[in-house]
Parts: sequence; structure tokens; C-alpha cells
Amino acid sequence: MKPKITLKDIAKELDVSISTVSKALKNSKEISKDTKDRIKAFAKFYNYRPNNIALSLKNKRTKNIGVVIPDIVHHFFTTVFRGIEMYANQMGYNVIVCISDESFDKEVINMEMLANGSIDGFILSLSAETQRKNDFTHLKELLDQGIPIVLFDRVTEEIACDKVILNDKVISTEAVEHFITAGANKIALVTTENFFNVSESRKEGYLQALKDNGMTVNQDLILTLPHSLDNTNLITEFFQQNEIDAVLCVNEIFAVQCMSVIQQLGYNVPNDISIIGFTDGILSKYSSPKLTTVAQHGEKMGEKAAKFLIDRMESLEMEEAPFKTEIINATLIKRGSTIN
Amino acid sequence: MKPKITLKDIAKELDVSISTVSKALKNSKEISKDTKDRIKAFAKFYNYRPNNIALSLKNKRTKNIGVVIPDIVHHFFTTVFRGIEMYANQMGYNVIVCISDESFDKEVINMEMLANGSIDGFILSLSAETQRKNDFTHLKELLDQGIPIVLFDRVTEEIACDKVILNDKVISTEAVEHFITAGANKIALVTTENFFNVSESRKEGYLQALKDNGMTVNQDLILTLPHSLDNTNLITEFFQQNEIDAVLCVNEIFAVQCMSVIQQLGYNVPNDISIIGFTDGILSKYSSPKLTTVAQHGEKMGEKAAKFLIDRMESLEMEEAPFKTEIINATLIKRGSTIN
DNA sequence: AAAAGTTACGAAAACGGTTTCGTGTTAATA
DNA sequence: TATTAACACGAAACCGTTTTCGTAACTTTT
Repeated sequence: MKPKITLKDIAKELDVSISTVSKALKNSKEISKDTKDRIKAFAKFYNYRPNNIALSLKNKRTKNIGVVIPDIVHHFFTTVFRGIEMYANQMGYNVIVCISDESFDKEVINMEMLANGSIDGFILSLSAETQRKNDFTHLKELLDQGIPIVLFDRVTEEIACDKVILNDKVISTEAVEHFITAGANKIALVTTENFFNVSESRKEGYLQALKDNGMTVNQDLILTLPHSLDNTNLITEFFQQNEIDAVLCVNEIFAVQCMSVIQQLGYNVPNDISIIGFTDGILSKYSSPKLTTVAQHGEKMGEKAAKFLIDRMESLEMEEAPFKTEIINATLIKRGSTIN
Repeated sequence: MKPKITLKDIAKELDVSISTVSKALKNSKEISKDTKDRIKAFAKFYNYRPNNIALSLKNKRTKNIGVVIPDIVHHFFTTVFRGIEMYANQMGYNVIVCISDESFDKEVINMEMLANGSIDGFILSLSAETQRKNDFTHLKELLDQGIPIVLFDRVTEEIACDKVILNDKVISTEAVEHFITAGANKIALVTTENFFNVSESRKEGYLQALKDNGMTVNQDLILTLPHSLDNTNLITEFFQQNEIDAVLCVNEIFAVQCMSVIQQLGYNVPNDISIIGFTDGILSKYSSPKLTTVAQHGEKMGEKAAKFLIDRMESLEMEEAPFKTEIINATLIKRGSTIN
């Protein structure tokens, strides 16, 4: 056991004052070369490292950033997180993660805990419940206290802060048009029932594409699935009762489930029915055929969010820069589940 | 902007001393009821919360735990992390994550950063490079400094600390025996080339099962794949050149890749060739047929690791409790890729 | 009425740093 | 030789808490 050494320890041992030690280690020219050398050698020998907590207290900044996400066992959030972590780390910041588990209360509690000094700023994606309740007082209070926040993906207009989002609507339109170009005209949408702005945007994009191409919307071709259950039966019914030649799914799980059902029903993907999903995760990459999918570039999103946050935190006090919203351009990765 | 309020602010405003405020808020009976009420009301009104950093400095404990994992975009680590986060959170701890990205240097740097006061203890799974180099001085130093460490999954015997591992060997044997019971006798293994102790154990279990059942080992039936590339060709060759009726894969990606190749070659899963993988992630759940797989119970592992760490940290000073190794029992989840 | 005990609070040290401001010794200048 | 400047260092404040200890001002006991 050789416990961490402090400035005080060095000072006592070398019979100088704490201030001298501190200055010497910072190479202050106030201190003579001799003394500096002695102190540095000693510090090196005992592997002295300043205590982060003491520094945080003194500097009133922790170099920690708080990340609050609804779920971590989810490819998209995972990649965003990785982007955040990489950029933050590179800039000398550490990342404290809290999982809201889609719960409003957890989101609030976690953020309040961290806000009492543990972090300098937040990056978060709203929990489902928070979006449903439309209650953002916790975020407003933190902003009031001068704690910067960056929202990503699941954002809200109620909060004025930096945001990073995906061009969900545009890419959905593009996806549907990819179907249309290939000759499809009975295009279905499989989406979630939740009040997620992202699902909404994707639906809008879908509708937009139909409209732009003079196609009529058939509500029967829009399947809204409940959250996290086995939806096989619903999906099977859906494909049995409707004539469909292409389907856009708002996530890769739905996409792969649809593909499974479709193949089970004896149809060929992509010849009889084409499929496009969202999220370029392992499901899309290892299915057969491989799924055409919307790559959300989570890492890029995370990196951008971290950059927004760190920029704002480091432009200390002149916090008057206007809030920005960065739109990450999703891209359609064309693979085997679509024609062309 | 209403910045955070401190004890000093309250003291000044109410014209009492800082100590009085502190004691009043802790309900000390040294303080008269009148004063306590005044102070509490004021504090409540201004939403006073003690500063975590100051507390950390005073108490010499941060209530943060550091988690260092090789990768986050990986189902198993993700679930372990979730288990850690849940338990830690529940016990009032926050979690700081660093991703070593399988790099020795990153592992070392990150841990040293965090060790200077930011965290009270570590939970980690060794990076591939660390395992290859067999260099654990960074861990030894931290232990020397009195910082507790819990290793999980990718562990080493070189370090004396609490550990949480999977019964990889036993479950592999069990998996192979599941094949044998169903009548297989040309059983293959698809594994990684890395020096992971887990892959080693799984191989041992495979060999053990063959031996126990009086079967001879055919080295041709053991395919060692390089890390993270497209292995389709290697796998295809493997199944073309060998007669195989069952294959155990050390992860679910290999399993699903094998399944894809097998089906492509015109064989039926599970009738012609059965498959068992490791990791019960989405790939296993959404493939068709669904994969029989080894569930590693990552959450449980994470929870146990967090419990080990917190127990040790909170049994302050009487750190003489012997180190324990918890073996998490993996379970075989039987699904459509095997008979029976 | 003196001694002892309560009550209610404040001063100060401590945690581990950084930084401003003195100050005693020399060295350079007038 | 007296004055000033440069040098090299220390004292102390500060960040926001907790906690020990001291002490006025009462109250109670004898």
C-alpha cells in the first residue's frame, strides 16, 4: 500500500511550502531552478498526480459530462454514446452515463444528482415518458442554473438549447422514393405507437413521398405496433390482409421481423416485397438478404453533440452564442432487401 | 439565471454562521428549533443541495465508480454495463465509463485519469491488447494505492481481486452434449484467434465434451476466424470442405454467419446442421430459425460485479476480506437452430 | 449567591489544490 | 552608501462542506 501523495506531503518532506511545490510543478519562474528540480524529481519518483476533486472544487469545473439516454442496449444509442465518449475523452473530459430507462422520474432524479457539481454539462435524449408528459421543467431548471444541455435525436422545441437531430423526414421520403423508382406502388409503413417525434417525422416523410408522387394514402397500409412485444401475429395478419410490395420500417427490429414473416408467407425479398429499415446495426448487416437501411451515423451525432457541449462550456461566461441545431444527414445503405 | 446556492449564501442571508446552517440542515439538536425552521425554509425555497464535489473532497469518497470496457457496441458488454449501472445507481453511485477500444494504452491512460480522485473503484474487462501483452502493472499500481478493482469476463490470474466470470467451459460442454444427444457426431467449433481466456475456455469445454463422449478430435473441424472482417469466404470453404452436422460458435455473429452460409449452401438448419452460438442478443432472437444460444446473463454479471465493488468500498478500511470469484451460470436457450 | 450544567451558536481546521500578495535577501543602480 | 530592483519563497485566502471544540448566556442546583 502506497497511498496517493499530496502537495502537502511533498512540501513537508522537502521542507518547503505547499505553494512552492505547486508552483515548481507548474514550472513557475518564481521558483529557482534548483528547487524546481528537487521538487520535480521527488514528485516524479512518488508519481504525484494532482487530485481531480480538489481541482474541480477550485476551478468550479469537473471536466465530466453527463449523458442521459433512455436505453443502452440499443444499437443507435450505443453508437451515439461511443461518439460522445471518443470526442469527450480526446478533449480531456470523462463521461458519466445514466440510463433513464424511458422513465421520467429516473431522468429527473439522475439529472438532479449529477447537477449538484458532478458534471459541467449534459447530453441527453429524452425518455419516452418525458416526451409523453411533455414536462421539461427539470431541463429548464438546469438551464436556469447555467448548466448547458445538448439534446440529440429525441428533442423538443420547448427547450432552447443546442440540438443534434437526424433528417428523419427527408430520408424517409428518399427511402420511399427508392421503392417507387423500383416500381413499387403499394408501399406500407410499420411504425411505433409512441409519441416519439422521430417516428412522427418518419411517417411524415413517408406521406410526403406518396404525395409527391401522386399516390394516395391508404391507412390500411400503415401498421402501428405496440412497444416491445412479440408482434409476429400482428405483422403476419398485416401482410396477409393487404397487398403490399414494399415496406418501410422505423427500426431494424421491425424490418427483420417483417422480413421473417414475409419469407414465411412464401414471398421473396426483395422481388415480391422490398424492405427498408432504420438503424444500420448488426441485424441489418447479418440478415439474409442483408437489409437496405437508413444509417443514422450515431457516432457522428454523438461527436457533434459532444462538440456542441464542450464548445459552449469552454466559451466560458460569454454564453450568449445563439443555440444551434445540427442536422445529421442520414444515408440510405442499399443492400439486398430492395431492388437496384 | 439563478445559480446554485451555497451554505455561505444562506449563512450570510440569514445572518448566522456557516456551521449553524450546516448543522441545521442536518437536523442537529445543537440548533434551536426556531433557527432550524428558518434555515430549512430558506434552503428549501432556494432549492439548496450540497455540492457533490465539496462532499467528495471532505469525505474522500466520490460515490463514482469507473467502468472500463473494451467496447460498448457489443451486446454482452452493453448488458453487463446496464447491470452495473442499475445496481450502482440504486446504491447511490454514479458510473463513469471509459472505452478501452481493445487498446492497452487507452486502458492505462483512462484508468490513471480516473484514479486521481474521480472514482472510488473500478470494474473492468481487460482489453484484447492487455491480454495479449500480459502486462497488468497498471492494475497492480491501482490496487497498491488502495483502489479496489473488480474484473469481469476477461480476467487474469495475475491480479488478486474480486472477479465475476462465466462458466464458459462447462456451458460449452453442455452445448456440445446437446448436439450429441440429438445424434450429431461431426461437431465443429468456430472460434476467434485472439488470446481471450473466454475463447480458450469455450474451446476446452468443446474438447472436453468430445472426450467425455469418446469422440476423437478432428482439428479440421475447428475454424479460427480473424477479428472483425468479412469471414463469409472462410466459413463457406469450411462447410464445403468438411462434413459437419453441428457447429458451436463462440459468439452470435459467427453463429448467424454460419447459418447464413449453411442455408446458402442448400442445407437445412437444424435438420442437416445444428447451430449453437454464444450471447443471447438480437441476432439470435430475430434470425430464422431463431438461434439456440448460450445466455451469458450479462446484467446479472454486472450487478454482481457492482455489488462486489460496493461491498468492498463500503467495508471501509477492514479491507482484509478475502477476494472472491463469482461464477455466473450461463444457460442454454434452446431454440430453432438445434433439434429438440 | 456561587457552582455547575444546558443551550445555542460561532471559530477554525480539514479535505487538496491554485493564486495573489507580501517580504526577507541579495544584486544592481545612483 | 543609500535606494531600488530582482529573486525566491511563504502566508493566507479561496473553492463548499463537515465537524470538533470553545464559549457566552441562561438555567438549574445547592
